[in-house]
Amino acid sequence: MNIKFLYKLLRNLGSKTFEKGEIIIDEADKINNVFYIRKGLVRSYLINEKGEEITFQLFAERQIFGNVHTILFNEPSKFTFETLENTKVYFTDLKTFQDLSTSNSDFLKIDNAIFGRQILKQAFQRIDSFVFLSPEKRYQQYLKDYPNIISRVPDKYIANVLGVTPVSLSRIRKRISKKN
Amino acid sequence: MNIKFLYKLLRNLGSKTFEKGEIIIDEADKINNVFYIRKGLVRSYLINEKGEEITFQLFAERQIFGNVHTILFNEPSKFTFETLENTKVYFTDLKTFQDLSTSNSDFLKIDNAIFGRQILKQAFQRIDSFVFLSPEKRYQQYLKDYPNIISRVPDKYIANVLGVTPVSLSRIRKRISKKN
DNA sequence: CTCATTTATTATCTTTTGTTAACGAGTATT
DNA sequence: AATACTCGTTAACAAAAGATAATAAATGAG
Repeated sequence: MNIKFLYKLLRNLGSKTFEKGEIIIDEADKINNVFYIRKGLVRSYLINEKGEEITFQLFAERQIFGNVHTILFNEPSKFTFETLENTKVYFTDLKTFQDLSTSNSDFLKIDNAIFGRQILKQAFQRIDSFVFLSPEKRYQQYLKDYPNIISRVPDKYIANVLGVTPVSLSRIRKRISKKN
Repeated sequence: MNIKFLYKLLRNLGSKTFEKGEIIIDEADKINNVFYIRKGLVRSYLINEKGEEITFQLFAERQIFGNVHTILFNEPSKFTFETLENTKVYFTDLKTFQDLSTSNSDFLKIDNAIFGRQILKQAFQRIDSFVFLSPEKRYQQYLKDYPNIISRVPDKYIANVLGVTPVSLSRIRKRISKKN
């Protein structure tokens, strides 16, 4: 990859720092930005019909996130993205990204590489874990895949991400610790 | 979208017909093709450590599928793709697709539109269904989203896709029918 | 059509999960 | 320091799911 394009990419990136507890993208926002987490922790969640907050995903250092509903479908965001720690992100918006991509095939590669790949890879891994793994195994895989996240967030968020209740996750943890 | 590009796209598409029960992509193949189902039914599956076939996904008319592991990561396919009916597909490979995309921004749009979008959309919908829905609701949503599939495949495949056992799916069906 | 195979259902039993509520530990607030 | 909150754990019970096996229904092959 050409160094010139790296510079061009960097010139087109913004950076921003959020305090713990700030909202980066609110539900119903139509924000096209693509974010890269330099430092910090972000969770996406929604409020279900019972009024409960359900955490959909957690993002930490070196992860990319964005409002998929707007980026892909031009619809308002289904999730709220909130920082759980003071967080520094780099960001650009999809338009810039695409302009760079179309004018330059190296950028297309970056686009595909960063964008499609990481997000699709995570998505497929996650579906895998639901189809092939029991909740217990799923938790253990999450521990392995995201060791930098689990110790920094409440278990109830993890429970949501794994598709189980917090009470059930607590029991899973107990079962696992008994085995060791 | 320009009609010229449509012609160009069509010239770069192959078409092929498979008998019921044929393998389109075998596990460990490194096939880059992107397939569009004109008519028929395809399932992807793998054989787990217990020797059981686990169905990962089902595809029918107007759906796109491909070997994500090779396309995105240049790794051998994790799944086998097998036809469950006589099936006609259109296909191209990613290289052709990307050549078209880079030389022409309309193609890029098609690329993004067809490729990223449909696959990512399906992936996210599916994760949603695991995080937010009970197995019973998940089954009902699958019925709604893929009415053209359920009546054409054995329930045990659907069970795998939904992440439950065939026995459990049978009970779910009974519970639902009792309520009506 | 008949027989063999596959698939779906049902039953039984065990395990896990959901739900709700209670409790205690730890934080935060005032 | 006292109070209120949040969070994780535990308990108790009901509901659901997994495992296994038996049976019924459907499908396919000859």
